[in-house]
Amino acid sequence: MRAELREQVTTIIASIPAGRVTTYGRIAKMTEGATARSVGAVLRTLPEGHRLPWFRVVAAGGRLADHEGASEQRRLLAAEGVVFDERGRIPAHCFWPE
DNA sequence: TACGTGACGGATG
DNA sequence: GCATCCGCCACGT
Repeated sequence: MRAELREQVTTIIASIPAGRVTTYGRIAKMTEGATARSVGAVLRTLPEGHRLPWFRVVAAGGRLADHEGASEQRRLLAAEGVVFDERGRIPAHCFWPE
């Protein structure tokens, strides 16, 4: 079940369009069986050679999760055209699915 | 097998 | 709006 769950999570993340983001909570809902924390656990344990756009996964409210690669994540998102407001949050119209 | 940890989220004060 | 607290459950040791 957990292998299947990770597959669902990775599939969902792989289908996020460039320039858009989604949240841990949304992914958890889509998989129906995962929690936001478990989605984070999956992302943390991705194999090295993965091609997943992990940086398109953000915390609730359009904030960046507090983790080691957060600054890089912000840079990668900005490179894709994702905008941040003055408080460092991503506006709702950048979310996926809309 | 059991237990502690944590890339979260929602409720509460 | 910010600071805490607590529930959630997959992971790694």
